[in-house]
Amino acid sequence: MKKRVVVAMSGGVDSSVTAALMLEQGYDVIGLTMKLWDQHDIGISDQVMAKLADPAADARAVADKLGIEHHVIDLKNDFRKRVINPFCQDYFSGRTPNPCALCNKQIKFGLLLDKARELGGEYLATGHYVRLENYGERLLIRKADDLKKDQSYFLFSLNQQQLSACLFPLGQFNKEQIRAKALEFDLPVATKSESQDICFIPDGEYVRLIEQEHGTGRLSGEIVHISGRVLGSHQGVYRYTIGQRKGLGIGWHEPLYVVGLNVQEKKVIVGEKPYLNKQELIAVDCNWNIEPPVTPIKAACRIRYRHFEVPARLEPLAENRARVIFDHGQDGITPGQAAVFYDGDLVIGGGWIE
RNA sequence: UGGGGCGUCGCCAAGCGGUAAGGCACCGGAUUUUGAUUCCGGCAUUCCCAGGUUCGAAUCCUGGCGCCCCAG
Repeated sequence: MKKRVVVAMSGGVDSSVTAALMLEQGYDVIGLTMKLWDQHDIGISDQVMAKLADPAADARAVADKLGIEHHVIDLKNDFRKRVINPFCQDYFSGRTPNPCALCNKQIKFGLLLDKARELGGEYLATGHYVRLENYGERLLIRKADDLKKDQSYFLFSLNQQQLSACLFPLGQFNKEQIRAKALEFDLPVATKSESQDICFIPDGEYVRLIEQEHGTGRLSGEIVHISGRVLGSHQGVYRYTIGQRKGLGIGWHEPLYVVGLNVQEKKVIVGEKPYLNKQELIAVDCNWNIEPPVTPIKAACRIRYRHFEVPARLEPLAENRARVIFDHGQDGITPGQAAVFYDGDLVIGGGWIE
């Protein structure tokens, strides 16, 4: 009896090849595509929609090609509640959300995984570029062999139970190989371009969504230099993120970066690059993939996607929090982003920057 | 309306008679399963205005105009 695996299919190249690989490896494969949002709910114009691929249709085409069963699951309401709303709330509270990491924890490896089990799946396979490895009693996420595509950062919050149901067949390949396989398998999406941007903001205009959600017009205020001098004005604190340089519109003798956001006073605080540098951070809601440490440990910490982790000392704190003290101060530590802890190529834990 | 200083791209700023540096901002592109960062490219036929001297002026002269400072 073949083992059944449900593949999360987004209609993209990666997840399509994932399905094909699972089939090739002898599994009984079922494709499952999530419906996450509604065009009108989040205000996407017809014009933008017309240019978008239809995930369900593309996934269905691939499933048909592979001759596998395919289902669509409607998770709009949950996605709204657990990802989009927190996303907006974060911006209103001066934080910069990381919806992809949240979605993985709550939706993909939460509700979608539940559905996969319902469909009789022993495993849920996804097209993430990561590897999963056994270390003693535990399963640990390991970086993809192709570091350019590595997505381990986004999966730090998965617990052992979730990981035990996961298969990540793409982790040992690079993107070129996956593209080649897509052609080999003659998948209808083989030449589709990379997806990017936040999936529920296909036009990249996240400000539009935020303002639409807030509904009280723009919240303009002052742009203030860290010395206290007022340098300009802005159209809403939520338009900025720590470390941001572009869009300030201020001519200065050197580049200015956003170094702080004060929601109460509606102020965007800017300063020269050195002011971006901070020695430590507090991570909350930490998830440990290793046995949670009770005393300080050395580890490497990544504070945003696409940056290499840097050496730090982790001090466990009460209430699932941890203090991260970097050996060398880091620029642009941003509340709302994830701080992910590594030991070499292994993800040992992580939390959310406070 | 006595004295001194200054007016070069949206901002800052080189240049001091030989045919407009640079930084910031802005725009475009590359990179990117979040927001950023980063990288590459573009960006003053023109130097407050009007005359003049020169083969040649943003650079010298004259006169305006506009700022700033010190006196009064």
